[in-house]
Amino acid sequence: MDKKAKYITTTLPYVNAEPHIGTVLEIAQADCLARYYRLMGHEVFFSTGTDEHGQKIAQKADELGQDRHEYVDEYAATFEKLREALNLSNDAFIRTTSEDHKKAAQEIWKRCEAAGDIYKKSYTGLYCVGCEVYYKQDELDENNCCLIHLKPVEEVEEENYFFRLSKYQDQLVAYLEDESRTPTAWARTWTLEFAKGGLEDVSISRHVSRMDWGVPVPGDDEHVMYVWFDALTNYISTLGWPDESPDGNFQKFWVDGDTLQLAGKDQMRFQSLIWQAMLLSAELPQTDVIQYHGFINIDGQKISKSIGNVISPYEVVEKYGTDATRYFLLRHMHPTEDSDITWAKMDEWYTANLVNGIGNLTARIMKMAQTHLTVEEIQSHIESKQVDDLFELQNDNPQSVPDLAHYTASFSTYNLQGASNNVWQLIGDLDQMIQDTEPFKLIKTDEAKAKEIIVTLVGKLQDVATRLIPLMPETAEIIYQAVRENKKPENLFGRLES
RNA sequence: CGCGGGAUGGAGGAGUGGUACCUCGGGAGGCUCAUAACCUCCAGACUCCGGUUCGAAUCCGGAUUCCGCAACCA
Repeated sequence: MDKKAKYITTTLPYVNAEPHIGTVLEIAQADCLARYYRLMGHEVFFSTGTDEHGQKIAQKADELGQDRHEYVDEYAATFEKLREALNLSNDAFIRTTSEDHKKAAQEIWKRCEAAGDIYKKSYTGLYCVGCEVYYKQDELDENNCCLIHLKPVEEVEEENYFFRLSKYQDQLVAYLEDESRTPTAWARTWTLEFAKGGLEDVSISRHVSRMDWGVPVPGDDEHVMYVWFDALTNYISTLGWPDESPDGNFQKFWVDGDTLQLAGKDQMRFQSLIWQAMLLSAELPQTDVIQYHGFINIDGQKISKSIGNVISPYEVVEKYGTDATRYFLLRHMHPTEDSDITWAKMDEWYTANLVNGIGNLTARIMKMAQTHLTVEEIQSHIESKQVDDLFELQNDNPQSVPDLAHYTASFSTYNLQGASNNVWQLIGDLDQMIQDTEPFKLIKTDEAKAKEIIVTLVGKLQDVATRLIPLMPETAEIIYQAVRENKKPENLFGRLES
């Protein structure tokens, strides 16, 4: 099989808060795509991690009286635990405070500098001491006070490094005009309009007297990089860059492979503009595809600590299990638009589609198989199928595997909801097929015919399992095992206590 | 006219030019392999007004209305 390598990343969550259900949407999507590409025979590198520098984190650690390194270690651990909770298959977990990452951030800085794209400029701004942030005039109230501390801002002059974003405007516009680069229409329109509207150079450093929790600027101990300049580099530092050796991961995945970055709608300026300009400046290939997603609302409201409506992924996993949580995120969240979630909805999705849907279907088919067929009879008809076999099956008889093309087409447009809908359509078809053919009744009058039907059903159940691999890997494996052993498994999904 | 996104049966959601689909809920029936499950049928919807078109939930214009755009927060 000669298929292109696939590289997938998420944006890195900032470690100033526990992960919530919105944080993990993107990670679950990325994992699903990674598993899909592996299923299709691609070599895959899937990376996620944590963004750990910057003022907010330094401030938070300082407030807690905690060593900053200890603080980020603790938080990074709560994000790394997601790997187990959500059964993630990431090949790397990149932390921006790691030495290798810092070296990469300094290297890309040097390359941009060598290209003449980094310069020092004194910057006069309205600074709020309380927030430790510069504000623009229109972000202040009528008394020139910041809206949080309600104290007057100070006019402060600081010398910072700037990145020549403006220089890359035309190239960025060309990049964004290519629809394949930004498949989500609203994101493409927004970034394109923004770029056409004129790009200003951006400040990319902070003086250590104000903020020192960051990667030191090469050759200038007085400054550290502003957090996103360092953080964006993670997409290649995780691949071992600046190592560009021919057999290294950077060459294999970033240069020769297909690169896919997932990001939330708040990230458009950073991912599509600044990061792409940094790559241009450093003379590295740009990201092939950036796929943007919407946000999750909880009962119609945005996720907010002050409202107190935050749902933790760990709570969801505890109540419904890993695969069910993946299922909610992948099928019931819109792949690109905002979506809404509540505990009541999760209960409904769980019972209707997992307990009564895939769980019950597996039980009824495998009970019939276990009762009426031997392991040998199953094995003689069911080979361990891979996706290529499914394609062959479809070519022989398009009706036999309904809409497999729809399944793969959905994945090719990153529409995980569409792909899962396809699986549940197949599940529905099988329930109906059992009702229509009544093998449980036929077995008494025409055993051979009934057995044939049951074997067919088992085969189709295995097709369901195959298509479930990217979405719900544990469930897929349980079904595979049940078919292999010709044994009805324990209930896949237990009923919720009412 | 600040910017942007919405308005689809009782509820929540799919659906970017051709029989409106799914889940829950309501009504009637069926089946007994299955986890009080599953199947069939019924009632019930594209916010409004105009336009383009042979044909519009879908494209265009207008109206009404809801949501996001300070902070915590993806």
